[in-house]
Amino acid sequence: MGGFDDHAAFIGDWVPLSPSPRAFFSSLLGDDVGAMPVHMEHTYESKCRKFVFEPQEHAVLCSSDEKDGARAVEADDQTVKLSVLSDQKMRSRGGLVERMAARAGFKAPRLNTKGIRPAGLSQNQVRSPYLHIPAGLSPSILLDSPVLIFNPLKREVSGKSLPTGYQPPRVLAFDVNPSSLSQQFFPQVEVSVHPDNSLQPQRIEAAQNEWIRHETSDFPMLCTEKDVPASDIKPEARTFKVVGDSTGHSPFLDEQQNEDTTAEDGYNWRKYEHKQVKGSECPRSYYKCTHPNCPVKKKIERFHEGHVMKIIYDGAHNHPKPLPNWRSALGSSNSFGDLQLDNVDPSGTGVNGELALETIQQGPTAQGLEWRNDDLEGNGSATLHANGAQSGSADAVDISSTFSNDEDKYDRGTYGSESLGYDSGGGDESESKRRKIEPYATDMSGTSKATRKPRVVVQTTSEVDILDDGYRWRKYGQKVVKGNSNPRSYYKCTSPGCNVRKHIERASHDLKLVITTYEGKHNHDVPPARNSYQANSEVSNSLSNPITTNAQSHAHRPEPTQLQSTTARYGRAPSLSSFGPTSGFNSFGTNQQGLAGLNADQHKFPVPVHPYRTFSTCE
DNA sequence: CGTTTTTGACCAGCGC
DNA sequence: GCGCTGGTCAAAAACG
Repeated sequence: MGGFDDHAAFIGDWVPLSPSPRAFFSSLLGDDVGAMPVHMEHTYESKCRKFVFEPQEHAVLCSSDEKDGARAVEADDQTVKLSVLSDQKMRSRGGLVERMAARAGFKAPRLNTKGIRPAGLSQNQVRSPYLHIPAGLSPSILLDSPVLIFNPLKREVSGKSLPTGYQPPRVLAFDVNPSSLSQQFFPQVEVSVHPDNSLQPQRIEAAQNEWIRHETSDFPMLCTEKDVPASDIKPEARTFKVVGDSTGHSPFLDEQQNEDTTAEDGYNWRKYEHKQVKGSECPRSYYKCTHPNCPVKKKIERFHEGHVMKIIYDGAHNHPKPLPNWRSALGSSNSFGDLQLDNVDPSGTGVNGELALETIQQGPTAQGLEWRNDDLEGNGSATLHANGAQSGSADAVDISSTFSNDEDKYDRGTYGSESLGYDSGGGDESESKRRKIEPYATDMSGTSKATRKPRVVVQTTSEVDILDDGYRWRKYGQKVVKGNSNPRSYYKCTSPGCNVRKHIERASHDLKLVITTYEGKHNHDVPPARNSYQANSEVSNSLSNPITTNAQSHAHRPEPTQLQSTTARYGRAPSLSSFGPTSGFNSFGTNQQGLAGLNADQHKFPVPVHPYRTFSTCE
């Protein structure tokens, strides 16, 4: 692929000296850097293809491939991937370990970082002070989006050291070469965890079940109301249950295995959503009746093997059943509409005892059933998709780098799961999504051509997700994206009129790796911290002099206890957005201005003199 | 009680 | 035409 993996820019120890992404990139790049002759130096195996994240402090900025140097590199088309790698000993209720344990269903071992020497203290470990900028690439593009950079040198907080084992984040900017990742380092691994009773797909065989017909509705209902007290049953959401033998096999339900359940009730359905809902082992599919103007929807929860666990109908059809051959498609006379409920064994027991199916109808008239295997709920069984051959691979992550304006490359790099080839190649999904935002992306960029929002991807290794960039964010969504069992959280900048968004997720291949993707450019300054006058003043200071405030930021920093208490303030997994507005400091000990990011007005700084910064040219 | 988060649901684009 | 998917909405819940 026309990747940019031939060049790497190593931002050595000077990185820690730059406390803010803004200052970082400003000092690093300036706006004229792109026009500067730049030097490329092949340091890591001559390529950026392989990075081994050793305890040493390495900062890597991988840029475009000189082979593509002739290609016009435009800021708006560039995808800049920054990876801030750090090991943090941040305690949080929403810490990684807890979530790993929760997700995997077992107690995950804590990461032992004792052996990881805190970086930023030894400048002897500077691998390379050189920044590699490919020909044709204007580093100023990096300023088009907010960037999180952390200051590993900020290890002292008001004279106190950060928690033992704290490792300052290392900065890495890269664009993943998916092929190398998938082939070499991130083979997909799927681990099924069955802590106690193995959660085996429950097959329900109607013939072995004793179906109980409930006469409270105009449609057949399979019911006991064991788990659904009558008081909870609303007319529009009646719940019924079938008790049966979990070891049995229901032709009716097994039919769901073919993934074609949409016509079993005689209607035509269009699947418009598929997601994993909380509290259910089974993914839920959403269907709409394809009949024009028919409002009926239904939800089907299936085991991964395809067995239906629950079906929920919502609404009433305003049309007759469209096709007569739906029965044949089903292969039996059963349908949700006129299912014959015979031979129910109310005392049916299975591996896990009673298997119950529940039927729920939502809406004025019920034409469907909801099935639920109650026994499976809370079973504790979990499936962990561990996309990575090695767990805890942060110390030996081998990543190739590219720098591209190719969306596809971006996505592959950003959405590691896809990029790493974990999944069936669903292709570049996010590209289509991004097209949607092009209109306002264009607006933001101020360019005439249709361009998408500039994106910056920041990666950190951390047990917590907290990366304060100084801006205030409101979480507006969370969802599990393909290939990554870790949910992605979506945030918007809360500043009025600011359309900057970001999303945060943990890498599937390394649960310590937090991936933050920024979209857009702030049209405002960093908001003052609500509860930090210091941060407030620092922000103003930083705006006037980003360089001198570096020193200030060292002087004004929360103590570890402050950081922890701030973390603890959030009773759940803290988010990136959580710290900025509240504490005025990020979890890494940098102040707000330090992570204020890049806004629209502050990406043109004179290139500051930095003792460690040099540019060299790659051949 | 205002703000933020959670989370189920919906939307829209693309590929098959 | 439909399924898949990332992104988004919005009501409810949680939080301070």
